[in-house]
Amino acid sequence: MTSSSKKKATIYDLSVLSGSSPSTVSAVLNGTWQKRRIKESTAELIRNLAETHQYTANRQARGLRSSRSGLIGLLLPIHDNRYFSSMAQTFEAHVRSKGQCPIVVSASRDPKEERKTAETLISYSIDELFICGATDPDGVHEVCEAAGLKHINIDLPGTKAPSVISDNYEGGRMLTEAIIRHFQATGPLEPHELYLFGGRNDHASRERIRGFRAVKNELLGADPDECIQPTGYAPNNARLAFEAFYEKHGKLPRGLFVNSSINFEGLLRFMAGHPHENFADLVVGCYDYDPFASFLPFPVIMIRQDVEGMITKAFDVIEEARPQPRIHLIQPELVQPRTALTGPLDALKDIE
Amino acid sequence: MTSSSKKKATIYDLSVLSGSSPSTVSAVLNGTWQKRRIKESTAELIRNLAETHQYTANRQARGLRSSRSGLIGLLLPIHDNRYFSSMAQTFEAHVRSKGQCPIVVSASRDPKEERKTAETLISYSIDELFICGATDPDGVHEVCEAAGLKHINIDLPGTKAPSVISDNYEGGRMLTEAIIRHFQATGPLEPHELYLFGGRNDHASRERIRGFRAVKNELLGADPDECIQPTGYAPNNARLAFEAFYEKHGKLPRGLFVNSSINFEGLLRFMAGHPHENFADLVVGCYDYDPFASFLPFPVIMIRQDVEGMITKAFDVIEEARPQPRIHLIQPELVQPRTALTGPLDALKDIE
DNA sequence: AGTTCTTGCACCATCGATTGTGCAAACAAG
DNA sequence: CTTGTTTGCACAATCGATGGTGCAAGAACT
Repeated sequence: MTSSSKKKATIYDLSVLSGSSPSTVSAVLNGTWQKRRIKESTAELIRNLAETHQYTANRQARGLRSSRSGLIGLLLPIHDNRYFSSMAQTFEAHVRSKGQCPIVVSASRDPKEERKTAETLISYSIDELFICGATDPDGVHEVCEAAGLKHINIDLPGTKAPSVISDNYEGGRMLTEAIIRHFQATGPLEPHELYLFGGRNDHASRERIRGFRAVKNELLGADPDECIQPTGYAPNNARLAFEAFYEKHGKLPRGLFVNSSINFEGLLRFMAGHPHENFADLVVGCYDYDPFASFLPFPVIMIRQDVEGMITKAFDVIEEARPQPRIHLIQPELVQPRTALTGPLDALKDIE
Repeated sequence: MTSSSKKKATIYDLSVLSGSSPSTVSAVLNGTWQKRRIKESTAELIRNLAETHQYTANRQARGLRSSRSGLIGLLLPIHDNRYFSSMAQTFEAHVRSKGQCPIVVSASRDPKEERKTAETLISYSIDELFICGATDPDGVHEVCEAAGLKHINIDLPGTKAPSVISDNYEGGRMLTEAIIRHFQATGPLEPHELYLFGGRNDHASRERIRGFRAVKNELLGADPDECIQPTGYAPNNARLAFEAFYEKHGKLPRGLFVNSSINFEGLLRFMAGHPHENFADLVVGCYDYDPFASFLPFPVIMIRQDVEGMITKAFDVIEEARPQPRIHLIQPELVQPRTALTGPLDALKDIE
């Protein structure tokens, strides 16, 4: 019934109502009115009209004219995982605090999909793009470069744009060492009793594996190749790998380095089909943190990547005038079993 | 060095190159060229030019003219939770398959933030809005209505727009009954030994509580008020409630109905500060599914809401010509302890 | 009173695509 | 050869906001 039942008000509507020109209205409502020497009283009038008519600028029009949209994009491999979802949560908070609009999209770890998604985002004139965990960061870089779009890699590095990533080598070392030390009470571990499952041939996995092997050599004196099982990230592939091992040896290795919480889900699927007791002496290290996983009935040592630190650093770097394509390492954190850490959610107020 | 080093190509650039008018180029590239009786050979020429110059339409311009953007929005309370992140994952897949662009944003369960976020999305001319778990769905409705934007509620219902939600009453009943039955082997449960923690005064919590109380009455013969502890959704508030109970009674109730996985994190935080053995006879029912939680050292019975079903239904309903503001109930699923279900991730291929 | 500033705003082109309309050239019909 | 018809496209307005430029009215100054 009110004016709200009509279509959205534009500066032209307000121009008619206020008796001033559209450009005056525009200037008043986007804050450049002082520069244009608009009278305070005129501004006041227009501001009131805008208020009562619930004016909000059409950002497509603004973006078209100014070739900036106010959108900042985050390209994720997937949503459904605590690591990436906390990335999204943290990213949003940062973008909001800059007064811009976050837009989070996933591309399923598919290089083609990654490029296509970047293209799409670019066609909406996003202002910056954060490329997180991309399978082919340099491919996405080409697309961004061609469009003159500022961008940065997170989690997995590229060679042509700056990257902010976890120190996966150090993290891999920490985690491996923690697993080994955990057995010092019960009984020393043999080299072939500590396996790594999951991950694929990406930078993060390679670095973690490098750390894993180095520490095994240092502490256990050997590092057999067969202890490395990069099964990819799909839970079911990881499950099959565990099944195969179990089939062959009648048990799991006592020590497991699981490359991500997604792979860990593969371990759960395996376990669901086997009696509980088979895993009495199991110790798992997982390169990711999930609060529930931390409380499982066997010791689970986890790595929490410093998402807040990475996002903060990424914003710093992307703001630089001429960001160099170098890699910034962020230290991850070792989390002992049965630890419930706070996360980005704790920053939110809980109403009522 | 190539044309890619310049700015993005427009229909005007292609118009010059091809010797035809911008409108012809536009028609060819957006598929309406048959209707405009453009010669096949002309179309072919333009298509090739577009290809070699990597033309992609500026969607802000297109959106401005056609007042449609190709964007479909999902408004979430938070990202960092398996329920909502699987919602995002599923939503994305659906939107992609319709050839549109998903845009997922969270609003922190804050009614003001919800409305502001909806406003922002509207200013980008999104085509549809899925409002998931909003604290004030009717407030968001007003905003959408004023802009003539199609919208639908998910997870928490509103009174003015169609809603697709879980059957929380039935889910609450199922979960409560499963908890009680779990004690039949060990020893029957007294009414005051089964508590509900978490949630607040929202529709979902109310329905679950209603189911909880009904089943307690039916099976245990009583339903004391003090067994209902709606602590809100913040993990720390839940933790404090558990601490308080423990302080007073020296133990936790044997049976716990936890209203969401976020509240469950509060229980973990509590447990981190207390010895393992205190929870030997504990049975937890959690209204949410998380694969890791399902394998905790005490029996955890979970409810998995049918996210795929809800999203599918929501798309059906929003596509209707005149969607009615009624509520569509989707049945959730009871998940026994130590169960690793597949999720939206399993639909993705794992390259390498 | 005449000149020069300053104030306060209006005008208009522009961003890139869409779409209703108009109109030549080619062709067919009479 | 004249009068329709069809084919194939060009023209121009439009979406809503932005920002450079220009200009009248009033103030300040000589």
